[in-house]
Amino acid sequence: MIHSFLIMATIRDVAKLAEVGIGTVSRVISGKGSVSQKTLDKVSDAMAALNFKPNTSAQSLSSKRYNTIGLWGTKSSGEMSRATLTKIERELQPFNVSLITTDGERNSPNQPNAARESIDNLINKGCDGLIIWGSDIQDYDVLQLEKEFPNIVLLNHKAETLLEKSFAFDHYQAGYIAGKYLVENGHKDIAYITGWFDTTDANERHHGFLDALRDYNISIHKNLIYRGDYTFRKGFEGANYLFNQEQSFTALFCANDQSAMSAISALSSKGVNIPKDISVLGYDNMNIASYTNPPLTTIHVPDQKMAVSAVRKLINLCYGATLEVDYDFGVQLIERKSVIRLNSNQN
Amino acid sequence: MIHSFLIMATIRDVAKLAEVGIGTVSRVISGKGSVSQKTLDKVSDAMAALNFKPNTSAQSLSSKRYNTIGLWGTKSSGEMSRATLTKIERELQPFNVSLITTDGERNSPNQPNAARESIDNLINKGCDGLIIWGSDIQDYDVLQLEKEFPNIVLLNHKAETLLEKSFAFDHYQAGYIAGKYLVENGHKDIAYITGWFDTTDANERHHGFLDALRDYNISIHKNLIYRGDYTFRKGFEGANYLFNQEQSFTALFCANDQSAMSAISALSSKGVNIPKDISVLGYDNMNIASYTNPPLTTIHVPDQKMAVSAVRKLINLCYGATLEVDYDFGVQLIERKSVIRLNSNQN
DNA sequence: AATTACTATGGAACCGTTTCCAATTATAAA
DNA sequence: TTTATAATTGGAAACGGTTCCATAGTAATT
Repeated sequence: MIHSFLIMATIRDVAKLAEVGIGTVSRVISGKGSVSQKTLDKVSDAMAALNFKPNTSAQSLSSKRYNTIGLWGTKSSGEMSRATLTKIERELQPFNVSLITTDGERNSPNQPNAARESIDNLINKGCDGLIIWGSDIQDYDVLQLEKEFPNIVLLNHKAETLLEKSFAFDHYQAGYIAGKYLVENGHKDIAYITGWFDTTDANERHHGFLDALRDYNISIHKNLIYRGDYTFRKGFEGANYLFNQEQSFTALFCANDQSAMSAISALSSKGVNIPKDISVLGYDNMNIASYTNPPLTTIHVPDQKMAVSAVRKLINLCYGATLEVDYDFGVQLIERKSVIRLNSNQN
Repeated sequence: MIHSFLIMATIRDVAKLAEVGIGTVSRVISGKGSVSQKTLDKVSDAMAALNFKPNTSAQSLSSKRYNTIGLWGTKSSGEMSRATLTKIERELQPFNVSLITTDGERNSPNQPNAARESIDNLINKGCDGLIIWGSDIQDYDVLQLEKEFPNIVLLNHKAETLLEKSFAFDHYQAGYIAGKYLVENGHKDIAYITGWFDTTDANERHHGFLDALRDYNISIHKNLIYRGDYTFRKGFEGANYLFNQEQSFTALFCANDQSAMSAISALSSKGVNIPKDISVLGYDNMNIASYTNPPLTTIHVPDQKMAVSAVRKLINLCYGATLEVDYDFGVQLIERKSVIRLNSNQN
């Protein structure tokens, strides 16, 4: 098995050795078109003998198929977990397509076309299709893009006129359910560590939560809202900040599990008992959430499920497959041990 | 700015519009060779007018440069964190090269060449170089590969005859230091939740830890060793298992932070006070380790630093750059609050 | 003015596939 | 046996760049 990557056999070498034309070799490579059994054997033998591997650049150049899809997202699209990324790759593998990821740019006053330009760059690297991840792009740009390059799919973003290609979670409703849950469990004095407000997601969740409280006539004291950024650090600092306010509270909603976990740590180390003294509600349902102390009650966000459906749709678009695609990502609140029903004795 | 991705301008279109030869256009694209200012302006204008973007497949085909590097690793190479992956991508970005990741295969009795084959597949997708991640490949295969395809770099694996291309952490020493630290802090009754033993890393750490105990004449009761697998779940279950043994212990070493965190949760919820009753030592130094309750004392594994050095070396190899590369990844134990010195009153 | 040494430039040839069409062979029907 | 139809096959042309060489233009030198 001596071969070098510098001197690779070409389709013509194979053709010569197998004593057939190059068209025939091409046919056996692709498996399309008809080839007699005898010829197929001859060619297969020759390919094996020469350790022939088709050159992908040449294939792409002539066929315009790249066997690659791009994942576009910006820093602020949020962290796509490694697990989700792996899920995507696994969907792609059976089709022999690879994934290129990029850090995209978002529009800014001085660079009003940054998003679109970085998308174009990605496409020009040679992609059959694109996953647009997050809401860091204007609907107008998306629609325009889709006209010129239809093989796209939106992940974590919903465009009303592109529902077939949108895969998003209803963060407003989830936020609402979070608020409702706390209230219905008897909490009136509620604290809140927010996320960072640079995505539509963040804002929807925020308003959903606030609207729920309002609908139940609960108002949240302004000192009990801490502006976080989804990090462990801010969760920790936020909890300490809230703990030091003169307003007391019986429940704390955190915009993600990371903040919730570090908030629990911070509060616990001050001697407060979670959930007896303060209930904590998270958001995301990370793997670790079952293994915190106490196990975290949280909103399940089906990131992987959405991602998988999105890629599948994209595969259907790009390669004419007919994979099953799911558009229904219902909100689910996972009850564990970090939120307690208040005054349960009245029950 | 109306253009379609279906009808893209080619170098010949640009040449025609700018009234120059295609060679000249190629020269302005690459910036190599001499072009007069006047011509350069004409060509630049034409490229802008036609929204010209060079076709990467054609470029690769004719130049044999792919602007892509591959990351090969198997499921059992461990989870490469998203953060590390992002670091790698950021190193690549200035050189305009993208990253392809794959799930590689490892050798097995029925597929004795699986590793090498999956590597070859990756190379054949068009890579200028390769990061070989983890120890899931025999040294013999690595050396052979390197002869045929020299642009490789080993991450988390050390090949003695390929030190220049090896970027690895000394897990044996780190394990040893972990053991030593517990002993020197007065712990004699030590429990241990292991990792999963399918990598060299895991074994080295294991033996380092055990050797340290042995060197200090501490023996670890067999009931106090729980075979884990790095997951939260096993950390949790392991801690409960150990807690139920009749042998008591004052310190617990966990082969990674995830197990350590869930072990702490499990023990805490049984009413044991960490670290007063039981000290817990982790391994990895995840981001969250500062924000657990108590903050986790752990071994810092410089994953990102190693990854960055590895890519840089690879960039140097592939593209003749001269980036600075670091080979020194010293073991560091981060003291936080989860390990206590025993009998500190005697101090 | 003639010679020399660069700088600029055009374009054929090539990279390794796919695609398409014409040509050949095999098979079935008449 | 002849004819119609379908299955195979070969290879030129095309995909869109880079490379290289021959040629033309320019400036400096003698």
